[in-house]
Amino acid sequence: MPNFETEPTQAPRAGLRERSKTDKRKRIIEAARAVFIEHGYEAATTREIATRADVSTGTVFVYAKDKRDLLLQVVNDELDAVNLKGQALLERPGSLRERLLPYFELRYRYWASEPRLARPALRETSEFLAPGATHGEEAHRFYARRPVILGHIEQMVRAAQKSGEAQDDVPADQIASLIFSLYLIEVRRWLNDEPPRLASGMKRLSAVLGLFVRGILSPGHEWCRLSESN
Amino acid sequence: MPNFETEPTQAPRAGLRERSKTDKRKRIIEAARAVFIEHGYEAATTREIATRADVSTGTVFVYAKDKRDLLLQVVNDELDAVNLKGQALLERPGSLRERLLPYFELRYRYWASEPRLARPALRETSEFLAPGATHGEEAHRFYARRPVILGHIEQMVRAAQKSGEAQDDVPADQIASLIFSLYLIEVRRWLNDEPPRLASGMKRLSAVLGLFVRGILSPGHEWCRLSESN
DNA sequence: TCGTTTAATTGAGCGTGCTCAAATATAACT
DNA sequence: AGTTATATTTGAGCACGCTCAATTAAACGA
Repeated sequence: MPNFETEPTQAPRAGLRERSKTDKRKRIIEAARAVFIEHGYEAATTREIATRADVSTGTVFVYAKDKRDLLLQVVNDELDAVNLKGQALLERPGSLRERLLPYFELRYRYWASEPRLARPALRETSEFLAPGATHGEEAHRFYARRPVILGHIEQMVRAAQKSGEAQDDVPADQIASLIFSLYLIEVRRWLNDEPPRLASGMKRLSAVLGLFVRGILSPGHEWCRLSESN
Repeated sequence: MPNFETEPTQAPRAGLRERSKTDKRKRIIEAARAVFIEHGYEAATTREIATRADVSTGTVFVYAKDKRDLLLQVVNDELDAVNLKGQALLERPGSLRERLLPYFELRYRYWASEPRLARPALRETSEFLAPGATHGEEAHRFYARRPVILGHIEQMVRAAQKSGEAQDDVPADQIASLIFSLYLIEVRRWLNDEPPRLASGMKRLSAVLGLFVRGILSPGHEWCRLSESN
């Protein structure tokens, strides 16, 4: 879709008329982002989002199924970027801990950057389907990342099994699923802190994963140097 | 507060007028329970609850801070009963698995009995504070059960450590906290099933706990007979 | 029995999220 | 250009959760 500067004709009252659809979509989710952060997700009103995006309330719901969908659109692009960085991290060698923690740290960093978005967004990840209705397109995009993440974790676990660091009598996907569960529980707990501090979050996560991982590490291997008892 | 049948005077038009406050409270939360189950929590309206309880909408919000509080009042009494039964279970001897699984089964049974209440109620347990505001009285009652449950689990773990079944180089409260986390994740996942089947839920829970527990069991002990590979 | 005081109940009304018939802008065709 | 067909936008309006001034009932003191 080409630029719509078709014969400016001195831009008569330069309203929203001549701005393209994609431009409008961008304006709407940017407005949503701003309002969510300013007032918090629950307190934010779709009317204010509409006003800031310079459209009517009706238009907002053309571009997003509902308020929740608006939130998901805001975070989905950013989370995709996080996933991409996570994938890049998979190249690096190292012990299970040296690979898992940086991978999750990426996510912690993102959530910490905007807790006002993180808290309601992670509320969606509560293992439940939607509040009552079917999933919208954007919700699918949100949940579609999960198998990808699980795949990444599984890959790291499998590597640890191959190298002999981890025992291989348990399916890697089961281990991955459990590790991801623990991550979910821990970020949620951590996001209750005000503000969520990266260091304390990672420390707890390491402790919890370390406790679990005792069961799958091979003799002679450990999760963490003994000096720091995480 | 004594009975208010003060001189019936032939009960003139027996409205809600002469019924006592506690009676009204009971009617309201019973109505709430019925409406939540009939339409689901989200779709239920406070107006219908009010009508069924034979009070005005305003009165509903005298007895409950908000809709969510109404839900918590509905489940709180029942969950207290579950906790009591759980406490009784602590007397019984047995391996860690033989004690933990029946304890959690109690909870699974309750949640399974009314998924329409269970799903939104467990949504509250998402490790987060309230949606945005402060906790009401009933919410406190809801969250106050958590340390009790953690105490129960810790007690079982500690017993297993004393008997030599579990290693005692890890603090029992850490183990308990992790076990409880895994329980939370698993019930939530399980409640997505339609309907949630007790057997499948318990099987998964056992598998997950078994996987974790590998790390803390002493040599020579196992979570489960090998025949059934949970 | 009748004020007076205190407590409980009410429902019109507010601000939400969200819908949909109508209005308006754009594209397509002579 | 003019006309029709299609796509987009609009905002009045709906049902909801929840509030609060006003009403009504109960308790108390003569």
